[in-house]
Amino acid sequence: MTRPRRRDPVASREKILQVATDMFSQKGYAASGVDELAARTGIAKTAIYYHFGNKEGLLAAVLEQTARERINRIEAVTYEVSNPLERLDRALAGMRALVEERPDLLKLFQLMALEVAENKPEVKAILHRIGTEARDAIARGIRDALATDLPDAEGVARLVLSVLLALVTGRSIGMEEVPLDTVFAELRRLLILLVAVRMNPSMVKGLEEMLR
Amino acid sequence: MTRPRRRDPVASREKILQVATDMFSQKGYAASGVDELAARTGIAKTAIYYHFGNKEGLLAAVLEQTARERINRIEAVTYEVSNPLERLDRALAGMRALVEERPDLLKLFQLMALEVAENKPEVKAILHRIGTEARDAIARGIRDALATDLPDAEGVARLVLSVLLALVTGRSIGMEEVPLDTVFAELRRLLILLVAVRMNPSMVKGLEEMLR
DNA sequence: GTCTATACGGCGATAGAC
DNA sequence: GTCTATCGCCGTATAGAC
Repeated sequence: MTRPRRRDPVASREKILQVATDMFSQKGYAASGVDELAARTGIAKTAIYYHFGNKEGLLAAVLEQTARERINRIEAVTYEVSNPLERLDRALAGMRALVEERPDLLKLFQLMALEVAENKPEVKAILHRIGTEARDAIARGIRDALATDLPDAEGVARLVLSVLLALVTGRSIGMEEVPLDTVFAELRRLLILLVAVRMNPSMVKGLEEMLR
Repeated sequence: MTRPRRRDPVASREKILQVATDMFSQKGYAASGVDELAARTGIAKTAIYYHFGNKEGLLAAVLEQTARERINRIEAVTYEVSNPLERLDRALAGMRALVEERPDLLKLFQLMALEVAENKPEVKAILHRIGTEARDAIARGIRDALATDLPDAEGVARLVLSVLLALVTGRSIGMEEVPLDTVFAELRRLLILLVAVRMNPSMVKGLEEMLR
C-alpha cells in the first residue's frame, strides 16, 4: 500500500471511470451523485473535478472509453475464420458475449441516449458517433462474412442492434424469460433470411401469395 | 376562470399527470422535480402530494394511465377489416401512428424501465405488466390477422416491439435518418417473412445452402 | 382539496492548503 | 494531484391554516 496522499493519477482515473460506469448504468445520470462516487472510490470529490472538469465531462469520458474498448474487441474476434456461415457465427458469438458479460454497457448507452442526450448536445454527439460506429461495424461484419456487396447491410445491422438493446431493456423489467440460446438462434435465422431476401428480393412477393 | 383556490380536483389530477408525463419522458425520473411540476401546472406542491402520495406514486399513475389508454386504442383499430394482409396493414398503421404522434410515450416506458425499474420493485412490476400486455396484444393481432394458429407469434411480437423501441432511441441520438415509410415497409416485409418461416420451417435450411 | 410555510438533507461546484 | 472545508441551491416531504 502507498501513503494515503499522492496516489497514482492514472490508477485514480481508471478507478473513477470504472465506478462511475457502474453508477450511471445502474441508476442513471441524474441520480448518480459525485459525493457517492467519491465515497465509493475513496477518492476526494475535488480530485474527480480535477480529472474531468465537471459531471458531464465525466460522463463523456465514461462513454468514450467503454465504447472504443468494446467495438475494438468485437471487431477483433470476427475476422479469424473464412467460411461465410462460420464468420457469421463468430460475429454472433461476439455479440452474445457482450450481452452476457457486460449487459451494463448496453444498458448504459441506451439509458444515456434516453435520459441525457436530448438535453446535452455534447453527449448526444458522442452517442451519435458511437451508435454509427457500432452499426457500421456490424454492417461491415455482415458484408465481410458473406464476401458480397450486400445492399443495405446497414438496415440489417440496425435490426440486429435493435434486438440486442431490447434484450437489455426487457431484462430490466423482468421479461427476459426466453433463454439466450433461443434468442441468438432466432437472430441467426433472421439474419440469414434478411440476407437472402436482399440477394433475391422477388422472394417476398411469392410469400405474400401464401398468406392470401 | 374560477377563483384561485378550490379548483376542480379531477382537472387538477389530469393536468398533473399530463405535465408529469412530459417531464419524465423528457428528462427522466430523477431530474424531474416536484417543484418544477408545481410551477408548470400552477398547482401547489402539497396538492400533488395529496393526490399521489409521493413521487413514486405519481410515476406509477403516469405509467398506468398512459399505457392503458394507448393499448386500448391500438387494439380498437385493428379489428375493423377481415382480409389478412389488410389487417396486418391496419395493425402496422396503428403502430406507426403511435411512433409519429406519441413517441414520448415509447420513450417514457423505455426510459423508466432502464432508469427506475431496477431500483423500485413496484415500478418494475407495473412495467412488466405493461410490457407483457403490449407484446400479447401484438401477438394476438398477428394471430387474428392471419386467422391461423401461428406458433410463437409472441416471438414475432417481441421483434416488432424491439424495432419500435429502437426507433425512438435512435431518434434521441439523431440517428433516425431512415424515413418512417421505409422503416415500416421493411417491418412489414419482415413480418411476412417471419410468419412464412414459422408456417414452413424447412425454408431456412434451403436458404443456408444459398450462402455457401 | 388546496394553500403557505418550513424542515432538512444532498446536490454540483469552488477556494486554498499542502 | 489530492486534500479539508464550505457555499448556495434545490430536492422530497410534512404541519397546520382555511
